[in-house]
Amino acid sequence: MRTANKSAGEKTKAVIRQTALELFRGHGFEVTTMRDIARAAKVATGAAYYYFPSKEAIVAAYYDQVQRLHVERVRGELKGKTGLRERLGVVMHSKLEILKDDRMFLGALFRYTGDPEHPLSVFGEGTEPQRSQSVAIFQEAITGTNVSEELRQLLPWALWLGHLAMILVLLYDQTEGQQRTHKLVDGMLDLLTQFVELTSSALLRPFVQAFQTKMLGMLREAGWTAGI
Amino acid sequence: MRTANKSAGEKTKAVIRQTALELFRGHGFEVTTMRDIARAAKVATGAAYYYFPSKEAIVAAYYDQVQRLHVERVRGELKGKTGLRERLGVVMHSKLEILKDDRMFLGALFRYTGDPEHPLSVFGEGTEPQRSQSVAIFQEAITGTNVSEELRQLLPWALWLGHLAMILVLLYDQTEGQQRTHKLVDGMLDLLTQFVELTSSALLRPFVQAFQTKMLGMLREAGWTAGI
DNA sequence: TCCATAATTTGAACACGTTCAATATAGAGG
DNA sequence: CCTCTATATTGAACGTGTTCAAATTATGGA
Repeated sequence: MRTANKSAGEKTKAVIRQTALELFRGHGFEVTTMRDIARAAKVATGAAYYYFPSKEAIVAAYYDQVQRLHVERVRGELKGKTGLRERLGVVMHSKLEILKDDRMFLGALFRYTGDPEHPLSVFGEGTEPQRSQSVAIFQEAITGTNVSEELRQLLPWALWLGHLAMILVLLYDQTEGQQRTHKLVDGMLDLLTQFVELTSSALLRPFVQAFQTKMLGMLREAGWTAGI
Repeated sequence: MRTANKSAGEKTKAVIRQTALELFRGHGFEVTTMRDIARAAKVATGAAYYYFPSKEAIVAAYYDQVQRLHVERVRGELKGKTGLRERLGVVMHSKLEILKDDRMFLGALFRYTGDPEHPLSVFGEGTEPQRSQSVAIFQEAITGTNVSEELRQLLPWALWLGHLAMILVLLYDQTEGQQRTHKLVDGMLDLLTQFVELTSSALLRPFVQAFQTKMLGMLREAGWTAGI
């Protein structure tokens, strides 16, 4: 056996999470009550709260799993690909692929965006580990590509932000197979790649580099320390 | 009298809103209950719901007022100012000034960001009027300035988005007087202005313009119709 | 094997946002 | 002044997320 036997608790936790996700997927996040989840998982109402601090925390746990899956897939798909455009495409589209059937409850991730103190705020301290991990994926995606030093510091964070925006767009995208989001991502990545290439153009390098330097300086002055 | 006598209902509504905002400001949005508000406003619990569909709706009503105030102030302060940088600075900083004491409950505006169907979602149909009005402010701010046709279509929406981001930054900004947010805004506007000026530079115009055109085409293809 | 302790499970109870049927009040028309 | 109707107000009741003290079950050491 690779992994030790799951303790009773771990099994229950998994059952609750899976049951909840099925209900969320089937009927939506709001309409699914904790009592529904407990009933379907054949446990008491309080049991869910023994394993998850809140209803949204179940979605957060799901998202942790998404992140792990994403890292794994990206690691595989990135092998052999060297172009920046191609590599970023892999990261973004694979994420969309992973999330595509879960739009009915994904919005719960953004519920505490406006509440800095909340442990589940996308930008809060409580989610720092997930954020770092996500940023690291983008860092990995741009290693080995032709990117200036300034951009190398800025890009991963910017890409993480952009990828958050992408998820938001995905949520609002009603088109078949969410092609709109995919197209938008491709378009944006095309533009980004062109911009990055300008850094190598002898003619434009001074302008672009000045830009990047100013941006970096400004962000640092504003208290940006490659963290938080 | 400029305005007609308020009907009883309008008076009650105003009392409830004001009382609620005072409590929100004093103790925070979450900890203030609808029962607290009703008690403090000397009405029954249900009364608040006769005038406001939800607790968050009170904040939404407050934000409508903010918007009106913002338009008014900007109209005044913009007179005589002709430079793009200066005009955008007015719009952004005056907004921050208006919001500065209300960070304790402003986050409620973002609660439904991830829920496209919700009437109070920042990006949803239910808030389209407010959004248009806000975009219009930026449109007004860039009229009469040296901006290319492409940018003239794109900028107001981009600025509205940026201004949303600014409010989010404001929420997370713990620095004295929220100087961090103000500095960041200034830095961003500096960069933006420089970028816009590149459009007029004979050397770079082709590059920049190609960029803008691609961006516009992409957004249109993605279903962007200068609305929603 | 037995006990002590920790981990797990239970379901009632709580607080809050929200709804609603019932009641009161105001204002217009006669 | 008196209705009649629309507006306004009430507070109990509902459903939901969450908490908690109590009960049950597992676990590891003597």
